[in-house]
Amino acid sequence: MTTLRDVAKATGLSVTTVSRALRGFSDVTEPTRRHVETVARALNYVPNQAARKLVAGRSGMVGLVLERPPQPFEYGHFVEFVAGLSQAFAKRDLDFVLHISDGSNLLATHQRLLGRGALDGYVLLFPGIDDPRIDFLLERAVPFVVHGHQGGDERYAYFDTDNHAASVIAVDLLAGLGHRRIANLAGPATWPSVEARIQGYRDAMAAHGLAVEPRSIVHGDTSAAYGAQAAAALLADRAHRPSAIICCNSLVAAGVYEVARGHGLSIPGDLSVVAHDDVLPQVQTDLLDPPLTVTKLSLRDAVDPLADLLVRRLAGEPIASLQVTQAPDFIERASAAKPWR
Amino acid sequence: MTTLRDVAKATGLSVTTVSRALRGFSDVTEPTRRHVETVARALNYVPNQAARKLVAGRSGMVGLVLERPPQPFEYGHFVEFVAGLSQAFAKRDLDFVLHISDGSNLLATHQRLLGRGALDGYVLLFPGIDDPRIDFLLERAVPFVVHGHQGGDERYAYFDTDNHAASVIAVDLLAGLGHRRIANLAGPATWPSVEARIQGYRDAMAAHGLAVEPRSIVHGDTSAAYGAQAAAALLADRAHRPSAIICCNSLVAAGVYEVARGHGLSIPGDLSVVAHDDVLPQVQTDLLDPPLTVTKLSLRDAVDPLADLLVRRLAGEPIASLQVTQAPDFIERASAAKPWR
DNA sequence: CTGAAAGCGCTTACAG
DNA sequence: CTGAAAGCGCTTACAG
Repeated sequence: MTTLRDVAKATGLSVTTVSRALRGFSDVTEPTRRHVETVARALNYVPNQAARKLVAGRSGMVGLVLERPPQPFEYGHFVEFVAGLSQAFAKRDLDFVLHISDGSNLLATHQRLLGRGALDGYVLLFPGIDDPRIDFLLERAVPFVVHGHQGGDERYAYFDTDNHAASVIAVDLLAGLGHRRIANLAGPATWPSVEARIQGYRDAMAAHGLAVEPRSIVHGDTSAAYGAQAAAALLADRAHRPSAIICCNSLVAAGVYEVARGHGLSIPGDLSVVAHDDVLPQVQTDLLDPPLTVTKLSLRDAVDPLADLLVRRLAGEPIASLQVTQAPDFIERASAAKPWR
Repeated sequence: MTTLRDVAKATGLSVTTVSRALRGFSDVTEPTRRHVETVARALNYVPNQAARKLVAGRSGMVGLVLERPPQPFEYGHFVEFVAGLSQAFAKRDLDFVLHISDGSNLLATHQRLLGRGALDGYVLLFPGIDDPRIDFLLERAVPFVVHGHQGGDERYAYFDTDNHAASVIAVDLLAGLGHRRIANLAGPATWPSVEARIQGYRDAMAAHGLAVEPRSIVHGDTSAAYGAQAAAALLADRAHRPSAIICCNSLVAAGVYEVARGHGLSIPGDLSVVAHDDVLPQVQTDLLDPPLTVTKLSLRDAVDPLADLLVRRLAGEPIASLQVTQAPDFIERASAAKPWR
């Protein structure tokens, strides 16, 4: 391995000067700089990260810590996110460390990774409400950026989708079509995104003068099974049967489709369905019959902004300038229509 | 951040002794060791990787470099592999760096990553025939382990499936059922695994006294489209129509299924199909009708051996003891039967 | 504009 | 059984 000393020897300059020439400091003569650069290249010199890290406190590596391996239905999202981040950081000359925990002790994992001083910063995914990881990282003053964020918490850099707006879009569409009983299969109550969406749902319903009955909001996980179960319960109660259902993702919607079919209900004739987030691969979403109307948060689109935000955070930019909220996409397909009556 | 010096001060011992106590060297008194350990823990001491790396030449990080982002049909494999490796290495106290190139200059990427001295070793995936990366890594004496390997090349550590045996299993089954014309949609000609499988196919065909016509071996990529195209060509030629087709993976088999259906051929009545590698997610393989008979190389099962081999390589074990070939699984389902006539 | 020197946190011969 | 010292490869005040 070529070291700075080798380059110094080869150029007849000191290590100090070589280092500064290579880093492009202005106090080095232009011809000197060029000469050093040529020699360094010829010698195949690459700065040793460990040494640089030791003295400068930067390793050039950033990490993503996941609590557990992805489930099959999340594969698409996982790949887009992980592959996207790896490429986005590589483009910015940072190496990407992926750490998938077995879920046993997430904080200890972070602590070990951090203490080691190996990583310069983190991307956080799926923050929970009052997520302890966030407090931990803030406490240690470790740079990080969060995908998503908790409403009102402006202590960190984040890239988020406007979940409130996503719900408003869905309700506006359905209410505009004439639906009055609009149920909401909202997903996990512990997710800040779900919290924000429910608020948006309530606000939009109120704006249309529609009541939100307690039974209309059903929490659960993000699976098709949950969608099916919740739909079965909602549709069984004929007196209060909703004419439209908003689902927290397309997988949940698939569950709703199945149960609706089982009840002999046609979509969108008897029941309108709108979902957030395409968690199903494109192919499978297209297979849903009729094609599903969705508000969409594209993970792929989040990858570059996240890398960008983290890089800027590492460069010392103030947090207030590193908080981005993106409007959701809206893809109208064929699963929502006017109610029969 | 707590350093060795802090622990030394707190214990009243020297940095040297603390270091050796923590590393469990035998020349430190047991009570001393225990005391040091207690204090270190209390102080939340974690060794600084950069410093350790600088002096010891080890970073505690290993990497996987992929040439390009995965295609949707590979998502399942990608996730199992990447998540599996991350966990397998974490278990062995190594951090896992994932680098996904944009395919522009793979060797340069390796070179940069290596020169930086950031990674201790590599996992190589999908080696090509006479893969330049392998020569590059061998030249630099960088530890690495390959998933798969080129027959006859015993210069490196690898974990491989017995591809020759996989073909023999498939041919034995089909020939045993009475098939005489067995085609082989072998996949990419540039893959060592394909090379080995074709050899196995030829050997097994010969053993059963069956001729291998040139048209019987069709190369291509690994997609359903290739399966469909190749099957269409094979089935169109009625005079030489094969009664059985071996596919390089389940996706290719899906293409064959589709074309067979189009030709009004029933599987396995009119055409038997056997595939290697389940590249489709379980769910989708099960959806194939009839269920597909496969020889299977489980990526998930490769992850732990690969991590293990790399760790042992890093520890200096000789290469000859780090070459593992695993017998393929064989899952007989319902896509192969006696030919009609 | 250039160089000598200190130091980042650790490990490892080498003395005692 | 324990400690003083050198050194891994770099960066960065500090002098000239």
